[in-house]
Amino acid sequence: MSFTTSEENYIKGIFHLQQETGLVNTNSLAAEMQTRPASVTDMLKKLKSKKLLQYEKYKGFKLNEAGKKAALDVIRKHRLWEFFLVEKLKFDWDKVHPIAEELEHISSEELVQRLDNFLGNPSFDPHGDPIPDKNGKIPVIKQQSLSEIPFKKNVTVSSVGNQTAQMLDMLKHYNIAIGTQLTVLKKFEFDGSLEIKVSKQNACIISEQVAKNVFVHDVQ
Amino acid sequence: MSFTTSEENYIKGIFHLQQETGLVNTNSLAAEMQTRPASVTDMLKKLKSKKLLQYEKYKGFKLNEAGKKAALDVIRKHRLWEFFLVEKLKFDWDKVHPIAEELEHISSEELVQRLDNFLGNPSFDPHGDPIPDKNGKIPVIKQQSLSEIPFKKNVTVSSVGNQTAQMLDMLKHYNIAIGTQLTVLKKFEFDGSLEIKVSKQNACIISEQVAKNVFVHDVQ
DNA sequence: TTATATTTTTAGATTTATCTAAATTATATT
DNA sequence: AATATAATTTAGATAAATCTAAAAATATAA
Ligand SMILES: [Mn+2]
Ligand SMILES: [Mn+2]
Ligand SMILES: [Mn+2]
Ligand SMILES: [Mn+2]
Repeated sequence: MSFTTSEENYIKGIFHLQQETGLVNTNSLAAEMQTRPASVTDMLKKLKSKKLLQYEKYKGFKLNEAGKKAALDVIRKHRLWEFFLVEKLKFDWDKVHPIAEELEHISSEELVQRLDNFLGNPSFDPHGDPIPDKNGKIPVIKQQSLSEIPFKKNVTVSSVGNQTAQMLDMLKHYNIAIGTQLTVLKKFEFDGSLEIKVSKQNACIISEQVAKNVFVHDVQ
Repeated sequence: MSFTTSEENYIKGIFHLQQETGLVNTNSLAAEMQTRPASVTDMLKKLKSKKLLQYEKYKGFKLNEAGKKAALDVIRKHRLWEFFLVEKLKFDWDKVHPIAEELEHISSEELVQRLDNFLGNPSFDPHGDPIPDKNGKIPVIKQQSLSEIPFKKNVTVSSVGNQTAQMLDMLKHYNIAIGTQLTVLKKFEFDGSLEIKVSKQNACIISEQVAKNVFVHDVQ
């Protein structure tokens, strides 16, 4: 089965929302897709007729197994292309998302497989998100939010929750990227902000909001 | 100015036809694009309104300077991606065209520039066709059809006229690729076929039709 | 529990790209 | 030059993806 660019974007949007809420509803998908609820309803009919969705009018919807597999295919392509853009073309990691948003719709399966091999079959994209394999299997990693880490413990940044350009731009200023090692020194109870030390730089302070969106794992 | 995928494909089609005939007419473009003359007329109106064409009803049409620049941009992207697919992903050169036909429409200008640098700013694609630079400048190379080469002269294959999968598949069987060195031994007057010797292989015979579509230049 | 607000769907319009069939214009042949 | 043929355009239809406005269903609050 093959899908249009629009179908693929919707499938991916539903997948992301149902990760969090189980059932997805029309308005939240409309917000996610930056479109109108009426357009969502149109697309839901289409995806249901292609047997990718469980959907009852007014009751919400979610992808079935075929739909989830379709979503994981697109996510795999998106993250592989992001990896290519950062590792091979030396893009900054906060610039690649919109380009991967286009590249993920290139249809050749052989292209994806060869790209995967060319890149050395990476497990995580430049934002630390896992890259599904060709069967849709996702690697897992134990990680915690930076806001939950004990003081003085050495940890490695593994991914970022909020991936807006604004957030990524901010992290660049702190010199924080995937793989960066750091330690939490102190928590300010006043606003929940953290004093942290990033590798060889001077200690600095990040807001609670940033801390909650930075995920880390133990240093190997 | 940005263009839809369909607009870009038409622009490229017109460019290729006007290289040969100067003025292009509706039916030949319809044949080239595998569509209907009526669809061509619709698109001509659109491209004219975007000021890419000189077009008088019933009198034929051709791209103006803006149109030619737009065409060269797409051709540049197409050929850079083909180079990437063959050189980096190790695709056979007769498999890359349809994939590049999609990749050429990815819009990021920075992507193209970085890809160009990553590939080492190549001048020719895997079929021997020149890759325009970002200003639309095309490298030139003196080349002749294999059917015009004197006997026993050592030459290097520089490009292929007919780039259908059928032709490229045939050349693969003869072990002929861009960069292959060969010599013409004899011409059979009966059907115009040529006996040639490809590097260290046994001599073999190619039809006149193949010979006319293989272009070569002097060995450096 | 009834009234009000929110969510979702339907109905119908718009835009883009395409098509077929018919009309128009240009070219070739007698 | 008149007629036949070929090329091109127009008119109108279809399909996909979107939209707005209104109707219908559901959820919430007085
Ligand atoms: Mn996308
Ligand atoms: Mn990512
Ligand atoms: Mn194309
Ligand atoms: Mn080529």
